[in-house]
Amino acid sequence: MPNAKFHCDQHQASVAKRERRKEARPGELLNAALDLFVEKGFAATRVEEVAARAGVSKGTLFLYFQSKEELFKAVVCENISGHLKEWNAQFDSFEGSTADMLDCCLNAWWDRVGATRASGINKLMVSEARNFPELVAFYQQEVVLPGHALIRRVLERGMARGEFRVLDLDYAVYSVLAPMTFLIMAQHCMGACVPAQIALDPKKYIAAQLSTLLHGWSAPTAGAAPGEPKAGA
Amino acid sequence: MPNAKFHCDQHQASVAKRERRKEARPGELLNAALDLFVEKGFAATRVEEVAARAGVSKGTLFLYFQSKEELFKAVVCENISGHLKEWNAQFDSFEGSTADMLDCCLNAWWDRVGATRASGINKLMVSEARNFPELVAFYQQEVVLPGHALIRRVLERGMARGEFRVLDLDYAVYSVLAPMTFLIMAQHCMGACVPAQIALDPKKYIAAQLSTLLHGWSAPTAGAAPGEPKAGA
Amino acid sequence: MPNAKFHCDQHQASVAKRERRKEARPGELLNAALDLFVEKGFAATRVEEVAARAGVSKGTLFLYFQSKEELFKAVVCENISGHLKEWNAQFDSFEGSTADMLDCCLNAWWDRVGATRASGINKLMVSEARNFPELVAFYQQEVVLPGHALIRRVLERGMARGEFRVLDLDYAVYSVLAPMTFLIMAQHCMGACVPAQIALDPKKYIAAQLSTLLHGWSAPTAGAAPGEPKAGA
Amino acid sequence: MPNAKFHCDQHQASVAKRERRKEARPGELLNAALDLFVEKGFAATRVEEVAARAGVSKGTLFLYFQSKEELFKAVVCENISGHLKEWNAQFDSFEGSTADMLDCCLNAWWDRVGATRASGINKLMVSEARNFPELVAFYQQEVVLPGHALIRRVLERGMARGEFRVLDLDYAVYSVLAPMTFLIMAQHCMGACVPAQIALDPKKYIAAQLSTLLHGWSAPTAGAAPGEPKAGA
DNA sequence: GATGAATGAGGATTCATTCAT
DNA sequence: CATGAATGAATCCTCATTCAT
Repeated sequence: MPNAKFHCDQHQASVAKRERRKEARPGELLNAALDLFVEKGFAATRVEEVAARAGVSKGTLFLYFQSKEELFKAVVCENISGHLKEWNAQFDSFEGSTADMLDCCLNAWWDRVGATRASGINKLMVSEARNFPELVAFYQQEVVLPGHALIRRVLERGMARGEFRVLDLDYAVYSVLAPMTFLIMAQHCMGACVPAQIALDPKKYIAAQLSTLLHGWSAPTAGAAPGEPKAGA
Repeated sequence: MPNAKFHCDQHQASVAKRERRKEARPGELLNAALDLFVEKGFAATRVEEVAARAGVSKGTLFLYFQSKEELFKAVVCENISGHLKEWNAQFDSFEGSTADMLDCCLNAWWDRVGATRASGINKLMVSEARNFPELVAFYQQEVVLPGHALIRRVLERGMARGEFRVLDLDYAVYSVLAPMTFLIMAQHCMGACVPAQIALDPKKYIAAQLSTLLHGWSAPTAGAAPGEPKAGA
Repeated sequence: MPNAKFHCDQHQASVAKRERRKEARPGELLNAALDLFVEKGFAATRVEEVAARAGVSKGTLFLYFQSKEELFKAVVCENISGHLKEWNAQFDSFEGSTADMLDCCLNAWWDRVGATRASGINKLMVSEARNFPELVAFYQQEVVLPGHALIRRVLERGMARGEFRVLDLDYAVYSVLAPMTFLIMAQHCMGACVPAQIALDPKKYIAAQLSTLLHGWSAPTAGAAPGEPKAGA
Repeated sequence: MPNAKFHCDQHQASVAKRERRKEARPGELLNAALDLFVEKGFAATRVEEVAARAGVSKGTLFLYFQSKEELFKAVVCENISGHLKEWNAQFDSFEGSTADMLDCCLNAWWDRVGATRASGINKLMVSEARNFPELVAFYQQEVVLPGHALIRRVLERGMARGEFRVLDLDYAVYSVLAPMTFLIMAQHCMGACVPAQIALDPKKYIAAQLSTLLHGWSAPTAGAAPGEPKAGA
């Protein structure tokens, strides 16, 4: 819940309308901005359009964000998932097979990040990388590196438990990241893509990629094929 | 008539015309434009900068391209690889294992597309998808679908020859595409990314991904692990 | 009706009303506005800044003043000195030399106008003359012309008493006004001027100018030089 | 001739029209800007208005000046008179009385600076002092200090030759500066001032002030009154 | 009254595009 | 052909003013 604070003020029903709106403004603007920046890119998005989509006037936007660029930075910062720590913690007590672990991991990621508007940040980091290098560095620190570490940890567990063969982790992590990144990119081109692309069912796609990876990583002595992750549990 | 003209340009382009253009202004402008569009995006790129990088004046650019948008379309059209047909032809007479085939395929693609400036088009199609839907459709027709078909053909060969287990091809093609796309995206963020990312050696990355995929796809009855592709030759 | 309302405000302002205002918001706002208008000019001053300096909110300012322009007019009207009548009355009963009279006059003016924030109005009338012609006309009526008349009266007394030589009063009044105006302008540039300027000691400056003028105006038959004004008393 | 370079391109008749205009643009813009800045102040002047008065479009202005502020600085720098050095040189060989010298000095100043549009810079330095402190410092260095030095030099000559009594030069220079500054300020309020003010004839005003000063400064032993400056030659 | 959130007209600045030379 | 000066529509941002609370 990256922007949790913007969702929970529905409950404070006793607050005056104007007040409640004021509280909600930044969140509404950030949501509108995220959608538009992802859709059209930073430069091609007009602040007036962002304001309009948030249901306010141009001037109001500048009441909450000093400039278009600050808005952009806020959009990125606000939508960066804090799930990594949470997931790291959950994995400490995970008891099942590492295949299951990976399955859980990817599906949870999809449900809470990939399938949400927050996934647009990923596209944004690719599109605007050269225009906002310091934001990319920030994203790298906050999301990419922790993400790498988490995946690495899972793979190490698999190797330690003899479930996976010996892998070059520096490259193996990309075997997980690449399909997920690709999925997000594909999703965010939907509005512009041919029907054929729509056929890409995220859950089935994830399952398929996972299956291939687990096959590919299974320890050679593991007799039978690793099969579907759930089956191995 | 979104992509009508693109087909014409592509197919009618006689060799003579191409030769003339290559050594003249338009080529330099297209190269400069490609670099800048990839680096900064369409909206954030100024035509004056393109002209300057090509060593001509702003006015000259409009002598060759009706508008910034036409320039963008030309950039995409001119940099779309025509390798697919060529490769399709080569594969008709390929004699080695399918693992080798895939290895050849990916490395050839990297050398002739991925490692060249033309790979930027891929990033461009992701970044600008929503702003130029008809261009994406064109790219889909000209590059993505043929690419899918080519990969599919390779995988089908592997299955037909008993080298690969039975795969759901609709998803298996993405197992090849995703890592390659990811690699391109990563390369194009270099200018803005942390040193850690620089460690990504393309050739090793490709080999690693391929190894995992081949392991993952190897026919279950294939006794031993499929091993490195080269070993199968 | 450029200055109709200004006269009313000025003359109808009962003491009671003034007292009430002084201790209330409007007075603080007028003070803050005067300072800022003098410092930055009308256009470059933001009403929000005025309100903030007066310790109230932006909205409150508009409770007391219909618009920024009305605020400006009020600032000018409220800070126009009513000393002229007072001084005119005092001079009816003045007994000393005219040199003393002028000395008194200039020093009193400096103490009660020149050295106070009200002197900023003078700068304002110069800076904003072309933007607020009707205000300048009002100022002309209320301050400049009475000021001219007062000085003229003093000079005429000097001539009548044989203390001064025959002067062209139309120009002689400026010999008094110019140095005083210059002093005010210099003071109001202090915040931006070089240290050298700071050396300008107002009292000494006034004495020096006065000395030169009295020398220059002394009746030719007056034997000795007129000397310092105090000495002549 | 502060903006000499902008007046002399009329002679290069052989140059193409576009070229000539290009050369003339900055000068036309600077002239228009000077007029408007003096009239309305920096903040209240719209760049579009400056451009319109110079007969060009908004965009053209930004072809020659990076920003409104740069335009302002250029206006000030271009209109700062370089007469001081010239006059300093002339005075080395001046043979007449110091009274004549001062008379020459002030009238020359009026003809070449005071009566020209360049005099507006003086008003500008007063009005905008607090908004452009660094420009004021520059003006101080380039104009005020050299001006002080020049006047000082004249007064010292008068004292050395026994024409003037012993003066406190630190304050005496202001006796010259103040009336001239006042004259400029008065002239620049004309557009907004009452008819009475118009009666101020610059040449007569200068003569009158000069007369008073010379009387005031004449050496006490000089028997008769110093008389009109011309008479002393 | 007092507040400050909201507005939107206005102004500085940019940049694709035109066109005279 | 090539140029680059000129244009003005488009866009970011400011700020005087309003008004619901």
